[in-house]
Amino acid sequence: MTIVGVPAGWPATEEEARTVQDELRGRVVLDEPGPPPGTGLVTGVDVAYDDALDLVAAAAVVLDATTLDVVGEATAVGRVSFPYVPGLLAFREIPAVLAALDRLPCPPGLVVCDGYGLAHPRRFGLASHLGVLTGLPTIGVAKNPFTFTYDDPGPARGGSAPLLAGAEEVGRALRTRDGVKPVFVSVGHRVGLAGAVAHTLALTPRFRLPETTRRADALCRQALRDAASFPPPPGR
DNA sequence: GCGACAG
DNA sequence: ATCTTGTCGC
Repeated sequence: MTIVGVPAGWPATEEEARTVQDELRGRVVLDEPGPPPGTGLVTGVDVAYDDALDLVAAAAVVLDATTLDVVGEATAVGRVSFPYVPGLLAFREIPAVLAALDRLPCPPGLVVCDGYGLAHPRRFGLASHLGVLTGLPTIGVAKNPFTFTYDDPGPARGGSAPLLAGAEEVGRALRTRDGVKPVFVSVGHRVGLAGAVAHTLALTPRFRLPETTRRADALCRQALRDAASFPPPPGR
């Protein structure tokens, strides 16, 4: 089993990381509607950690957007590349995610991230960062409102309300199931907010979280368990 | 200055 | 994210 390394030149400090975000932010494409929901391929990516072993495991699971059947998947295990710092999550997750995406047997199509895109202190969250680095259309679907505010959406599935940074709408609080806590959707790269919301609804026929995220979450946890119990543990 | 803060 | 038992419900 291979342990992927941290990319050369990867930021080592918070200051460097913020500078990278400020430099890449301008490359986000916001004028494309994105692929039509319910067609083609949709890929979920997620990451799991074992801080004690300094391990990170990423998974990418490709679904047929129409049937939500799994049509391809891949994982990658690596060393933790950055500490968790609110606003700098991408530097912790992206190296392993890129490795997993590289190992996919088919093109990913739209990529759904567990976190934020434009809804970010510098408008460059994980989903936007991954989109700029890969050129793929991406969206972010987060479980928490982070530092943003919102009015409670209507109680039925499909209900939504603006996710606000002050007066600026950076995403949408979206109810994906009747009566359950909303998820927080934001644009990543090459997809509009309306498209991001439509994709999220198409991916939640049964559960609060997108099927993509659920599949990727289960797979990266499994990959982490496998890695943690593998004979040649982490060397130095 | 202090607390909050995607995963 | 992760640490964790039982428990209520489909």
